[in-house]
Amino acid sequence: MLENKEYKEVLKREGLKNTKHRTSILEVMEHSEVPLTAEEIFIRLKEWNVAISLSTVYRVLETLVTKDLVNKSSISNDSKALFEINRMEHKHHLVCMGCKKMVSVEGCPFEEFEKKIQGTNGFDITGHKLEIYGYCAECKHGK
Amino acid sequence: MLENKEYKEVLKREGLKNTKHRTSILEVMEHSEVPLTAEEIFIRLKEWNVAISLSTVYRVLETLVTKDLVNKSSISNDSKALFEINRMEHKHHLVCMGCKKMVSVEGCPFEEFEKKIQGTNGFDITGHKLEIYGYCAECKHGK
DNA sequence: TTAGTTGCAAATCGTTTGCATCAAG
DNA sequence: CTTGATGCAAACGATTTGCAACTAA
Repeated sequence: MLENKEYKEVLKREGLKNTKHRTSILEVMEHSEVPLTAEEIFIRLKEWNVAISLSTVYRVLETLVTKDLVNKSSISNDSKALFEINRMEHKHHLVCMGCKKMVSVEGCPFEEFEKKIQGTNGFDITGHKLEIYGYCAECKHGK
Repeated sequence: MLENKEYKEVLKREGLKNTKHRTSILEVMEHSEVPLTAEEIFIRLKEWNVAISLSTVYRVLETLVTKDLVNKSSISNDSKALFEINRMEHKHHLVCMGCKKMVSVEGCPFEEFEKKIQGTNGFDITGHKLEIYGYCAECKHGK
């Protein structure tokens, strides 16, 4: 499962050593539709029989974030950070308040709105984050 | 500075005892334009000569959040939680990535967008959160 | 009186770091 | 070889909790 050539180049391009840990972590994220916590990545690596320590997961993720290969975020009122591979596509998520499941949603209503407030207060806008909360089909019925 | 009658009723309505700590915390939040951390609230209380412990601040805030009198949130990649009094008005903020200053912004482009994805994936949407990132006038120049 | 509230210190949780070892270039 | 990457355990910062003392109702 774990043998990807393209990551070797990505890492080299960024001046990072090509280690199994790094490519494996990138693969785990590549295979996930939704952002993952460091611990979830750690667990998936174990399932793939990749021996690694949790602190290395954190260190690799931090490195990848500074290289802009990975995005770090979090959902409100949850203490754990989330990481997702930077696919360079602009996406938002529906977050279920019951099970914390996240679902991608197409589209973004901001291109214009952002321009509208661009310049307001002298602010130089670089980006935004949108989270939509609610209850997924399963959790809705449980309520 | 600290003597508000209306909070006594708010607390009673929610079945909470009326204590000086609770009304004081509500007042601190009432007087702030932007969300505050528990520690910032703690410090302002000290400035107002209200003796309180930090753990009580956390406990009171948690209680107020469950009663929906206060909203808890956080800005991305920052480990501290933010609290603001629930003014029942729908607002979003510009967050400066330099100094973390927050500025309120008028308007919200979502009423329609939210309806558009309402029902998608069986999701029952209850709300959303939008943060707009950038650099404020001062930090922009420092860059 | 009594159920809910508080202070204090210790515990917890996610994350980071120091240091000695190891491996990619 | 040399620099960067890793594991481990200890440190960290924000938040939570156990418990005994207190106080609003």
